[in-house]
Amino acid sequence: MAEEMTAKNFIEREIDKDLAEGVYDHVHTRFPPEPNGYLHIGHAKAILTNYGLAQKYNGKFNLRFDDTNPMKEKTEFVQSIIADVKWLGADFEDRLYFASDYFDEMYEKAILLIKKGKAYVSDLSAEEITATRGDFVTPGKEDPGRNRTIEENLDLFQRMKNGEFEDGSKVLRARIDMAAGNINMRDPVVYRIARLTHHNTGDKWCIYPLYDFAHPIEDAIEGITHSCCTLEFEAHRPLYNWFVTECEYENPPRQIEFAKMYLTNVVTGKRYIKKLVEDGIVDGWDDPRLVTIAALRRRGYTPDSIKKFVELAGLSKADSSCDLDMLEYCIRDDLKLKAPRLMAVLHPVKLILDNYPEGQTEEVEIPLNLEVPEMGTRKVTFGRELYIEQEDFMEVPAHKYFRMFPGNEVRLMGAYYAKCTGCEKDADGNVTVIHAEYDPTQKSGQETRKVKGTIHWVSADDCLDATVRLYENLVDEEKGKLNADGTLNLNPNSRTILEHCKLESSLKDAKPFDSFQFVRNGFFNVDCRDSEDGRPVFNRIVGLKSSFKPQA
RNA sequence: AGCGCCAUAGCCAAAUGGUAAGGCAACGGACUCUGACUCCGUGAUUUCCAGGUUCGAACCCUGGUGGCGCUGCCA
Repeated sequence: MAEEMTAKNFIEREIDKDLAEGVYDHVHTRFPPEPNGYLHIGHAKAILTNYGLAQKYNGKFNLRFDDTNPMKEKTEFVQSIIADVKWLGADFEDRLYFASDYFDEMYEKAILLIKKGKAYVSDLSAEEITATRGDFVTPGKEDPGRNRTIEENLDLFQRMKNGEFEDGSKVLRARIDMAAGNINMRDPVVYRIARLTHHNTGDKWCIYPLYDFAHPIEDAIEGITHSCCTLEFEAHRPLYNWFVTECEYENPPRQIEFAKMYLTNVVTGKRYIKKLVEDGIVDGWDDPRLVTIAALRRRGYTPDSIKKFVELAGLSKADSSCDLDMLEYCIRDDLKLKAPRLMAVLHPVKLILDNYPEGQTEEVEIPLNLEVPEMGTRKVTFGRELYIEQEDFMEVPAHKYFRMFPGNEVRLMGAYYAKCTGCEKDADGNVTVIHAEYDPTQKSGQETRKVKGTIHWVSADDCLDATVRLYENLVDEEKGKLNADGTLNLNPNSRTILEHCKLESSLKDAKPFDSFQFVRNGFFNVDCRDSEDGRPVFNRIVGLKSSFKPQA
């Protein structure tokens, strides 16, 4: 019941006002994607914003496919979008709708407009309509069809529907104002002729409504109160209101626009992501370097972390771009209480405890998560030969370095103290083996003296070989996100880096999608898609921050 | 050029006429069987600029400047 007293965002203030003035007595929102691609982090903001508003005001939330243009739409995308919305936790219950299910009502409303003298059939070609629309400073020219009688328009429109005319030969236009400063109001096209098979209605229709006409009707039919969308539809709001009024809907919905979600130096935007996929620069829609919902899920991001991110980023009408740091903070914050901690050595080097009996091993018990004791413990094999992280040894220690170096004693996490006695090197000077002596009197939990450093390790006799996948940013940080011509400046180093690592054997039961914190190496999850030759593949979800900065 | 929207710290973002919240990032420091986490501390004499109204302006007005959107039979 600890209700946080967070400041209301501007949409909530609008809703409060509507409720107070009695414009609406409830709240009903929707997420209306066109099924023409996969959802990404930007859609997550739209989904969670609309869903969140419904929740806050005890209202309802619909998922509706805005499938009025069969040219671009596919059933494949319908399925993935439903899965993504559900995964994010935006519960639309049984309210899954398709705009195409409203085609009959839309057709009736078009007839109503014609009867009111508010719509007419045009014989102009697409080029002619463009040419006569005028531009920012020139008013448009009136369409000859504008003066047709209602009877003529009714007849022509019905014949359009009946398939008597060729694709593109006629359209239905709303009769508004060819001189409007807002170009969207210059007699927009409402229906086009297109003989295309629709994924939902098949070949029933050869005329299809356009967004500006269809969307307000869809909202009105579903009883939507607040139709929240992104800023690029702002100039369409007068049209939205015009249609909802002229189509004579009672208690019509109202549109409110908010700024899109952008991430700095990350490829957002359907068409750019699509291009990366099509050009083969990434492996697919769920390539973990992408920020599609599918990619984030595969990468190991949780729905809670994305929800937190959307809330943290806030809502406004100002164009903005969030630092990726904020998203990463959210997943770290979420996972730190959910993910068990395990030891993994990404860049192994052997450590031999010369005074530990050969052939002997023992088990040590280590908590799975220090902050969540209820998570329990796991048993890890300890022995004479271990692997430790290359960076946890320095032959000549840096300033304030308190890991392993000759003469220094460190804690082997969960086991004993060990004092470094030296190392072996190959001809090139690379450290191949580190030697140390352990102190059997200083077992974890029984120590009588303190030591400054703790390092992680895995047993050379009982560990798992695995592959981990690290990622580098796809986009060049120096040059920014996009060029003026819409091309991408790809980071020349952008790639997936596969590394061989050693994991403690208690990880052998890991299942796809499981997330872990690899001590000091960050959070990883088991990849749901590919495990090469039976060995697990881990994706790095996010790294940890380190305040250790060795000075020269 | 016309219409519309926007401008608060490196990045998000509150404050909506009463004297600039919070988060991320950064930087100090404490703590730590993860150099993680946590905890403490450090930031705007000022809200794009210039005027105006007002006892009082980030908020209202005027004029600039800068950014974004709109001239699909896409959504």
